[in-house]
Amino acid sequence: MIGTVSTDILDELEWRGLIAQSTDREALARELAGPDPVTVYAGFDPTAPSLHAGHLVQMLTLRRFQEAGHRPIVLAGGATGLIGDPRDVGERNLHDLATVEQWTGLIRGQLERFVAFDDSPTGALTVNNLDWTGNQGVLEFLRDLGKHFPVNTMLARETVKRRLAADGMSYTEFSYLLLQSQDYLQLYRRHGCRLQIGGSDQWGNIVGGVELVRRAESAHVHALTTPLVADAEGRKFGKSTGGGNVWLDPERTSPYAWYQYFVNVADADALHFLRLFTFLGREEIDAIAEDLAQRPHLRTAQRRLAEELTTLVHGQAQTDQVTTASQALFGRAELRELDAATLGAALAEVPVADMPAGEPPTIVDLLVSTGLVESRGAARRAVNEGGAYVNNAKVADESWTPGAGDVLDGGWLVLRRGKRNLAGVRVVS
RNA sequence: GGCAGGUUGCCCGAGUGGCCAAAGGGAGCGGACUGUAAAUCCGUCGGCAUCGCCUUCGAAGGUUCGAAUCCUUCACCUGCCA
Repeated sequence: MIGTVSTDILDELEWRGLIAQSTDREALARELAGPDPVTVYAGFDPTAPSLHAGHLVQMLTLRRFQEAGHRPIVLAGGATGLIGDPRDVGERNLHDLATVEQWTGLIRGQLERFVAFDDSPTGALTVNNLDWTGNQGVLEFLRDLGKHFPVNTMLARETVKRRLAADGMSYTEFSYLLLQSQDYLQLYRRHGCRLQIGGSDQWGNIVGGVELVRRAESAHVHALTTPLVADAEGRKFGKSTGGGNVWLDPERTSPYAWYQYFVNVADADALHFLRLFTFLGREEIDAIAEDLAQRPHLRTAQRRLAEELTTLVHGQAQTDQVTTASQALFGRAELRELDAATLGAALAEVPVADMPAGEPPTIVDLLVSTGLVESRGAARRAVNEGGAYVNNAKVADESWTPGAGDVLDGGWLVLRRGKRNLAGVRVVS
């Protein structure tokens, strides 16, 4: 089903800003332009029960390769996830086996949504590196694998140097390179994999694999990294309000919240993100850029970005729902003019609390019960700061309670904190 | 196993017996300005409540009128030594 063949996949990636580093670019280009599909892999470690928005870059890059006529392998790091890739902030705490196993299953399910599986030469594969690492003996590991890794090279890696200069690191994490390198070798042997992609922070691990394949098999395979995605202010991409991750799992980040995250992207990031995260072509993105320049207030780029990504991750039906809801809640229309069905559908996308008809709670109670704020103190603060609204009207008195005239069609109150945090309150009798 | 250092609020980080709910910075949040943007400015930033109270500085005990600060034990991290 994924079809159109582009012979200029590297040019395409370059234009999109998806290439940070690569091994011999000319040689790679020749292979990619050859008659046979190139098998390309990217690995994802289960460090949480869900992938987040940042993982999308690699996933979608795999898909771009598939659309260009190559074969993607999606690797779930059931083994590497047990060890932990060294990072600058310090030694990781290990997760127990059962947890990692569970997370591996969860992210594997998510990964399989982004590439096409079929019997064709470009049909995707999924693998779990625990399959070849789980039963590996320590002597085999040390003799067959370890011999290929000069420690002085390993010590020269940037992350290792920084860690050793700071608080040191365990042998466990130091060994991570060997595992990921072995993955590449295994995939080369099993599936003829000749290209590994990853974020630019993975460069060392990837070329470790390239080197291993060269030593063990006398074969030249390739490495390609994508830039780490940050916004215009250098914040790591996918970290949203409160610093939390924006998750693919709809139980963790609702499709509405997902959509809103992208709708709120800064102008300076919107076009960049459209190139990175969507499959829109140059002409279309150019047109959007023109619109952004001429009529920035319409936020066409952000809306398009949010729509594309919501459809990609959650499907068209969800996109329809959340765009309709967003229009109703953020549109210029008076809330009172919305009919009960429209209002109810829109509020279904945001947190909702019930309010007994009898004794009306105060604005503070309502803010707390809908979860718009985390405590009564925060609710008071919001009211006193002028950040609390009912039906788009500011409420400045902590003791304010809703009256019959405040109830909209369908028995709803629309609560808002700040500019864009909405919740519904349903009056129940 | 020995010796030494460390563990502070979302993050970084000051604080070595009362003036500490705990400096400072960042992030976050709210307002103004706008376009559900950026920048800027202002405010805010443990919980509950009317002064005030409660919980918090790795965990548990202890000393003291009073402890993030002192003592003991434990856990984890790190360095050096074996």
